[in-house]
Amino acid sequence: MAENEFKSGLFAQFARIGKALSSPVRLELLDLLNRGEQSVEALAGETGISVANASQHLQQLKAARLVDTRKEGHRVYYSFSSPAVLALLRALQQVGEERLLEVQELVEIYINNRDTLEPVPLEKLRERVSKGEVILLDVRPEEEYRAGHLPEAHSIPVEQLDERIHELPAGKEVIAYCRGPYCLLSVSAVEQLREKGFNAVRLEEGFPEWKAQNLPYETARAPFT
Amino acid sequence: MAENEFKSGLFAQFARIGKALSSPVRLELLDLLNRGEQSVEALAGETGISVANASQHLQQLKAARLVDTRKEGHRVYYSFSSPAVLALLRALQQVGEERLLEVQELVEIYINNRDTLEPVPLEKLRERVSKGEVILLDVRPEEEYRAGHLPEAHSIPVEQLDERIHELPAGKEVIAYCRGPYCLLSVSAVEQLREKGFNAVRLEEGFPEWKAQNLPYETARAPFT
DNA sequence: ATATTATTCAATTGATTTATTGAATAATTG
DNA sequence: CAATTATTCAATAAATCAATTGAATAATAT
Repeated sequence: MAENEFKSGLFAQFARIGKALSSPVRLELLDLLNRGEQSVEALAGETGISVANASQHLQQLKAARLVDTRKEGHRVYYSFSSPAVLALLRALQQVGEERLLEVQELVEIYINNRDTLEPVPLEKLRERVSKGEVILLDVRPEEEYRAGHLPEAHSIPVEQLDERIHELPAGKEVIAYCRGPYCLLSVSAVEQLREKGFNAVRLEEGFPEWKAQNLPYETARAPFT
Repeated sequence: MAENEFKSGLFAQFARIGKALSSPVRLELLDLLNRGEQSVEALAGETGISVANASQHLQQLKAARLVDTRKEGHRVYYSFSSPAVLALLRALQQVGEERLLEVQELVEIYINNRDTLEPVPLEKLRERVSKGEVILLDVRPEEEYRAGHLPEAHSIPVEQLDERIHELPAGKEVIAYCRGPYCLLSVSAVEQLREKGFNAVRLEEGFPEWKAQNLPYETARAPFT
């Protein structure tokens, strides 16, 4: 029967992608690629696994066509092959968050949802920011801010927040964001801000989400170039 | 570092779901569940694997919380645990279709895209149907039609199409649908209809897609109950 | 109670997968 | 050309996974 051949062929192919998503290490690598393309060494460093091991996992992701490579000098840069990959990861996280108790517990413990901004249409947020009602604060490392950030966002990397907190106009509401729902940088930032008396909330969406929705964003040139 | 614990915990959880999606057999089982809840035996029969094997795979899907069970008599019925699972499967297929050459080839060979209706907003389709511009034809088995079908759709299961083709008003455009983009019932129906001189196209979306979008649908009682 | 039926469990076998190690490759620099 | 660097490849051992078989369970019917 033709239908069976077709279906079993399809399922075999889709299972390739499923298999790529079946390892925690590979999911972590994909998560890191959210920040943009990265070299094998950098990815290995950030995940704490050996370079050889990272290389092999990345090759599996490539075999499933979830990532692409670009060679420059003697460095290989990996990146998402398509926005659809991001959508797939998001769907995976969606199911996990909805169905896996363990995920809900982790989120409860580490993110403590009270501090999170209720899902707000991102366009609406932009309006409030441009009216000056709130300060939008990007707490990722400056390098990532420079590569792209939400319109009118200010940059204070979370490690510098303590010393630079005076730069923020006192009394104004602050909305902090970083790399998305599972990034803890903004959680820590909100904590620090509240300690200092600021009215601060965390934006669940991060820059990757913003970009994925094709909303306009700003970039800043690196200083002195 | 707290962030690492959190992240590695999350990835381990998400990987559970990825693992569930890493087997062709399990993907086929999930695909069958698109038609509604089914017993272990029925699923084993349709996939052609042993009952014990099906049971084990289904239990893995359940462990990943992708499906739920309901016990009735001495039969266990499995079904999707949430619409988010359908969305996840669709995201997986989306990436596969976009990125895997092998999938594109299979679709090309078996579905032959020329016959497919260009993606049309489903609401718009409904308008054309209710104006009587086209006949909407459900070619799934009658049982599935009865459980739910697109508004104003007529039912002629594909196996009966040859003998019942005279029921269709000659000269009118026919849009055939079944269970979705990878279901071949409507492909075969369109082929038969064209042979008989009908202007027929295939709707890529099927009833599961329609339902997933929360569009209204009709049900028919079984005859004589 | 006994028999029947649908499902699950347990044990086995063979095949895959993972992380590690050390060597091989390929691009760059001195 | 030799040395350096980033990545990949190959071989290994431990862990995990898939399908099969036959027995165990649990719900129903006789």
